[in-house]
Amino acid sequence: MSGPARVTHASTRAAVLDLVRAAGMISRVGLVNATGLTGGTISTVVRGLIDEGLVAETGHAESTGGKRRVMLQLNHFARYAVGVHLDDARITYVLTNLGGAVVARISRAGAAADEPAAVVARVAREVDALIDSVGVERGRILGLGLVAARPAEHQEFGRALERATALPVVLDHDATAAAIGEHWSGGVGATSTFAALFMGTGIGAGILLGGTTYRGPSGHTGEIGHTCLDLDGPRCWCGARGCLEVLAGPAAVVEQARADRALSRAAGLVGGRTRAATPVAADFAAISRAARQGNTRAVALLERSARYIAAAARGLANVLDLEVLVLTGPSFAIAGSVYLPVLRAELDSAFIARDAHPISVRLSPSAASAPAIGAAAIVLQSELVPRRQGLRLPDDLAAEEPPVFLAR
Amino acid sequence: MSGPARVTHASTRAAVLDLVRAAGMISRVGLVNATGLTGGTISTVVRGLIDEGLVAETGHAESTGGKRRVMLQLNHFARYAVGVHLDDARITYVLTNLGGAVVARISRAGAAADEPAAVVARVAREVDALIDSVGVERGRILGLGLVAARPAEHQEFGRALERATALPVVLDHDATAAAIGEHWSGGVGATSTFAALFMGTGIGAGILLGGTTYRGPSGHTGEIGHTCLDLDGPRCWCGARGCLEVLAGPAAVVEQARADRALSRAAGLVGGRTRAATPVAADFAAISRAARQGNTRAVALLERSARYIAAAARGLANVLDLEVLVLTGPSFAIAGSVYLPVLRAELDSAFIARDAHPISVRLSPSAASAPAIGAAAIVLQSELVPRRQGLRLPDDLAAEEPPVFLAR
DNA sequence: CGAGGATTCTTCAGTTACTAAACAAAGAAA
DNA sequence: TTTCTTTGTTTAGTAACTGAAGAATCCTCG
Repeated sequence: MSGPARVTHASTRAAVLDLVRAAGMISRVGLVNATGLTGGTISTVVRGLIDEGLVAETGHAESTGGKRRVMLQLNHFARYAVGVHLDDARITYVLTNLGGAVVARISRAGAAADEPAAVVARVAREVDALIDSVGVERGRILGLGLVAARPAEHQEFGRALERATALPVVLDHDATAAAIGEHWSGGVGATSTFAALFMGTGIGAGILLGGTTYRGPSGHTGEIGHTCLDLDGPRCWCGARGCLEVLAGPAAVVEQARADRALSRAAGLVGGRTRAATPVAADFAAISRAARQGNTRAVALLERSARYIAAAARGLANVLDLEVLVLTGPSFAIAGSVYLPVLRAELDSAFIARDAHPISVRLSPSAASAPAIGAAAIVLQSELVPRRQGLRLPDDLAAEEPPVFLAR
Repeated sequence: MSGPARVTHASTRAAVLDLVRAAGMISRVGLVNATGLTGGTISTVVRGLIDEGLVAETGHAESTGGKRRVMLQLNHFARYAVGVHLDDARITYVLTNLGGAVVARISRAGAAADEPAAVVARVAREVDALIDSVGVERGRILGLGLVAARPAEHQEFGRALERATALPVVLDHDATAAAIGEHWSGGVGATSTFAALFMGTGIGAGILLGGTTYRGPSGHTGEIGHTCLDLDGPRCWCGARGCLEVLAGPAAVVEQARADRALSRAAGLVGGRTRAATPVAADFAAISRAARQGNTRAVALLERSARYIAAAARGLANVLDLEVLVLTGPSFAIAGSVYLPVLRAELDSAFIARDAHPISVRLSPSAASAPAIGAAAIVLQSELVPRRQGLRLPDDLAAEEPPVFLAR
């Protein structure tokens, strides 16, 4: 009662390029099977990609009885993209090639309360340094992806950066970027439905449904940090009570640790003594270190946090029928090994669709720079995968119609 | 830094038909504005729809300075569809026209433990009776939508029903159907991102993102009933603790009411005394009645349930950036007036994206038969909105490639 | 070694679904 | 009546595909 699983893509060229990237190496026949297009179409599309220098023939597969397949690969060094992650604490820069592999990476202290114009100049300077450090021609750089927790607040910053760097700038949410980064740099299947659970200072999730980024009508998606886990819990700035972020976010973990004299001393927390720029991040790292070294109080604190996050993650998985869940972001980069088994256990035992398909839970191999890598991946997508012109459907249709009606 | 909001549709014909349906009445120029297509394209597409008898010209709008627009409307009685909702307690049948309006409706007791073959025969007979009751030609009936809480268990039933009724059968989840029904029968914008919160015996949600049904990779979407709201709450059959369904579902409300002697007597609960086929549904109705009549204990019970559901609904809205939330299904049909204000208050005060756009929370005008209406709407969609052939992307690409590789 | 089959890849004519632009029809304003 | 505006249709052209024929390459077996 239902046809074969088919997915409509933005454009054929983009779909083919995406398949070549995802497969690592694939033949034209492989593309025919994967796309459902005819050999003729694949032939011309691939020729175009080769002419543009994006794809290259790299050898032959063994014969299956007739002519050998010519294998195709992404020409990884044909194009580059810059990714910038603006965090309160740090600014992370990466330069990636077409495959999403990091070619250069630098990380600098955040620009907390500095003057905007000065920050733009500084970021532009650091982007230049990043590019110069590997000597990539500027003409081969497709653009700059800029991601932050609240992208809407950085629109003007983005425009200024566009002028300062002479690179096209795209702006996005950091959690969404992290998800796209995981998808682009492989590991997650091309059409998979997955979420990147992102923990920095706050907690969020980037969502890809069937390989397509889900951004929602206003871009405020994946706000899993404000999932309720205790109806009568402590108040959150969002207006609700018992939000995940308040109960189990890094700030909450750090606060709980600081209240524990013994743990504070053992882990060497700074928050109690100094007014450092980023006491939460530093102390969260210290607690994680203590946990790795076997401090039972630190372990208990993190596992308590993990149980809350696991419950929220299960809720997300149940709502979206997720196939993959990736833990990423600075905080999971530090403490992921504590959280991972707790989340796995939760989803193995109580994910509703577990009989229909498995859900793979894993730690990002590049959790700390995932948002920046994702920012670059968004540029790769937006430049190489031009959106096909679809149908514009304005919110208010009725308003465009004349109000008066005369019966015939 | 971002283009105009555009949406790709399955096919132009379908998109135009959908716009005509959603708008109720619209001109060709209105369609041009709404779709972004040119006048020429709209002209030919509309001609095709008129030739098929699906759309009709119904008069003129007032002039805006030149020629008056010819208004188009759906030809509501050109086609029909049957919707069947299989519930443990009841089987609901509807016959709808092209606009999703109910033309005939019957409801019968559920077929709990009867023999499958007998149930198929009975349902086929009742469908015939439904159709005969309004004398619609069978050739104008596009098909039969069959929805249930666990559609996967009814595959064989669906096939048998297809043979018995000689109508094409499509199978789907009841909550998803309810959402599609709300969308199809208007009230919710064409491209809106919304969820239908469905409460029958369990709690689920049907999800439409940007006007497109979200079914997930295995169809287990919107399982909001297993959202965790208490880490150390009571065990649920799903394997977790503190699930919404266990804390606040109709069964939980009824159980709590039965434990209250005074309330049991006042509301006249049957569950304690008899072994009726559907004690939960009947008692939930009794509690709702008592609440409406001012019984403070009944009100308190339902409001407690509502607070839990509101928290879970807020989580869903925060994750998906919802624009609309519709309460539907038998239990909301009975007690929706108690739940609605609680959900509204929760989302007004703590929905993350509330500064970006409002979220409209409302009660379905046809909550009791929403799944059946949605089942019919699915038929209308699947028959009138043929999926465009997209790109097939098999899960396992690598397997199709020959394993051995020879460098050139 | 060479003919024949298998498989891969390209070419080319034809189809579909669009756009752009000219045109025709209908009403408003002067 | 003339002119302008707006609506809707027609037509020629284009992009992106399909289907089928054919060329290229490799394997196998006599």
